[in-house]
Amino acid sequence: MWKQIAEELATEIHDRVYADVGRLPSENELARRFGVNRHTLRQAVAALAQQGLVAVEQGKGAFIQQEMVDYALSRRTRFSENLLRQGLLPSKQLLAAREVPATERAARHLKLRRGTRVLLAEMLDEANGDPIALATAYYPAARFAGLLELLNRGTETTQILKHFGVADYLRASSRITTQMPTDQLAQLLRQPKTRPVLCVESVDVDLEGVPIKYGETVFVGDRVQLVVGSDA
Amino acid sequence: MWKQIAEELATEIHDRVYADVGRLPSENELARRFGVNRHTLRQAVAALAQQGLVAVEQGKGAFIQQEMVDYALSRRTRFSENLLRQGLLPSKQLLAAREVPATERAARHLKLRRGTRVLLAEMLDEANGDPIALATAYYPAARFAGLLELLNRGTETTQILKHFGVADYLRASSRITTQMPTDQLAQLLRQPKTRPVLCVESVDVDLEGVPIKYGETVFVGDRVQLVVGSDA
DNA sequence: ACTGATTTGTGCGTATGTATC
DNA sequence: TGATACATACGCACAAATCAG
Repeated sequence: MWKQIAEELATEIHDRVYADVGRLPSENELARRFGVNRHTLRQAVAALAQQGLVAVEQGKGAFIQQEMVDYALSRRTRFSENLLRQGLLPSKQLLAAREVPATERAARHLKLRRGTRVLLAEMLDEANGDPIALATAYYPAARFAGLLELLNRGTETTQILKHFGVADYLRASSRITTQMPTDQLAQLLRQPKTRPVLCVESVDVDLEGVPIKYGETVFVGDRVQLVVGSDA
Repeated sequence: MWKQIAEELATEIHDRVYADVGRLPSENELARRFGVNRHTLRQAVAALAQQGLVAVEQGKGAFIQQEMVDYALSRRTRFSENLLRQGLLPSKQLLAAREVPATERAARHLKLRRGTRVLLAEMLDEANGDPIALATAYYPAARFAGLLELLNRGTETTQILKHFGVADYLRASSRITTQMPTDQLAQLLRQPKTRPVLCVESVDVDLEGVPIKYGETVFVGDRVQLVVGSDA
């Protein structure tokens, strides 16, 4: 019962139903609306607080904590710029960096033969310290020998690419799908297993149009909104 | 147990792991891989067949049924063109058409005062007869008086807009999020309640940049892939 | 046209955990 | 606490369809 209510409220928060008021209706109101006892409703709200969706303050109410990150998918998609534009502090954690044979998909998008060596980098992207995405990137090993070393030292991606003679790069294409997270992924992204994630498959190319990076990024569905053509 | 296996296989199918071979590995192989009895695995596969993800044929195997629809989000986003380009037959069902006061969000995106009358049209979009999206569109009532009448007669959207002097229109912006479907929505889209949907909030403008349509579209997450910048 | 290997379909028996009364 | 019913998982065996040689 309370789980259903929590799910429904989570959906409404995600849909920004309470975005303008900034807080949930009172517990009594909500209890009446769902036709349950206030105790039952409190359990639902407690679950939301646990997930970090709301913060309850005694005598005041349950305040919406969700801060939707707008992630712009443009031809010049850059993680840090995207966040700074919204006044969010970007940070990254390098989870893995190693050389592996290319997966079928990575090879196809990088226009390599299957099994060619590629550099794999797995990063946890954060905004104000909260995880927002798990990004897996594949670079052709031949062209970017030594890239992993620089990554380990914490160098900025754009800087690293400049070091390899890539002055600028563009997003050639993005494919967007949705999935339920694996248990492990949900834990990593610090999100409930019952909420979906947004998956983006992307290909970045240099100014000559040669693919330099194939990426698979998984965004926290509840905190991220992908924006295309934000001229508005 | 078998539900977990079904979920995992569904995810893999969605991730196009078996897209090239077109069928699942044999029951014996999968049973070995998951460390379960073949009966248990068969139950998982039966669930997938129930959902329409695979079709099992005796003596042959379990064949992937998923036909991923690539839905291009470009500046000239058109439903029919999008499908025809992939050799799919587009069709639509008009579910609702009425005049209502604008919701807060519709008003904001159409640059109207809150509560202004707008025309609401709800369409079920299909590809080869299978539902792929539920599209809700809002048009300013003042500019498009009589639009609902034309919609009821089954006129093409582009044709209708031409009738109102809109020779061409462009997609100004799209915001992409993900959600779990409500029971009702899942039934309408003929998809399991356990699988997420892709939500797109869009604004179309005429050639002068004036908003003519605000749309909220919900895509079947398992059958649709949104593609941005498909130069590849 | 036949053979043997592979793959799905089916039946029966057994054991276990869970929900209900 | 025990009895009953139900769903689930395992093991084994065999039938039926398919395919390559």
